[in-house]
Amino acid sequence: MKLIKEVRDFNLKHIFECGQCFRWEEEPDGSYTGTALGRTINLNMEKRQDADAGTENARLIIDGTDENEFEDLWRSYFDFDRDYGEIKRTLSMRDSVIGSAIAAGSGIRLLNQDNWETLISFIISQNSNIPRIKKCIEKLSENFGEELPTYRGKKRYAFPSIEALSELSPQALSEIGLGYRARYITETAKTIARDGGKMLYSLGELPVREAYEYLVSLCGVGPKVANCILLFSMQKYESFPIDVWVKRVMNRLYHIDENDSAKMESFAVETFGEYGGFAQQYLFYYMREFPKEQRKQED
DNA sequence: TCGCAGGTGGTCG
DNA sequence: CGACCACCTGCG
Repeated sequence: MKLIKEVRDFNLKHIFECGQCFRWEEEPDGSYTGTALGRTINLNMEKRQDADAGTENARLIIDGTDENEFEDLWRSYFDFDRDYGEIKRTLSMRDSVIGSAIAAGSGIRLLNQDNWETLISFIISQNSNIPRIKKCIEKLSENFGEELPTYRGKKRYAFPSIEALSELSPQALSEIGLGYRARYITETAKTIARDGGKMLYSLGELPVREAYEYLVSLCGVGPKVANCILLFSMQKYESFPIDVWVKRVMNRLYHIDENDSAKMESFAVETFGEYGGFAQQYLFYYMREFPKEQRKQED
């Protein structure tokens, strides 16, 4: 079953390759297929968008769902109802330098992902690289996740449940290639499983500072991973995850010392405020996507 | 070959 | 409390 939705500020490549998610893959036709929330769907744009069509209205084709499911799950997951034009205008007014980053990733949207999957995925992401992170998460799902209906000729697997991972030994996880993160995952899974995930799934209702303090108390979760979880699954949009790419781009655009994370954090709070997380996504994508020589000089 | 890749925990001073 | 540093593993 296919749905068609009018969208604006919505670009598949920008959304799925700005570093927030790991289970969406580009198909040969430029569409993206992914498994999230226990379902597999495919997204495609009705007409191929040219480079800066992100701000124009366009038609999105969603395959593998229906209206009810769209309302229940995907409307929120893809952040359909937020006005990204307003966000981009506000950020551009607050800062004169971010404009080129916004132009580069004009169709980015912040997905509302599952708390548990986001927690474990970003523990896995630490000190690793995107291809390896994706492989690890797929193997984890194939081995310990529920089997889902075949889609486009491929078996699909849900992300493993809290219970499933909490019962595993670190050795079982090491075999997947998680390395030293295996222990972090089993430890954290046990902690989260103690109340069946109630605490984790109610964190979003707490003030961001309290949710943050809880997250960094988990094994394998530090400031960067905690901010990713808050931003990508708990709608705490003031969160500003600082990773190596953000350090590079902040150094390049704002001339802040690359190892002065504290200064980057305060700069983000003062400059981007409640939209810090959106700014982070535009900046991250800009730095990732464009080789140095193609990037506009900003001095 | 060896350093690096979307950091964190542990250990010093 | 801030500055190191080891750490699994795959890849160029």
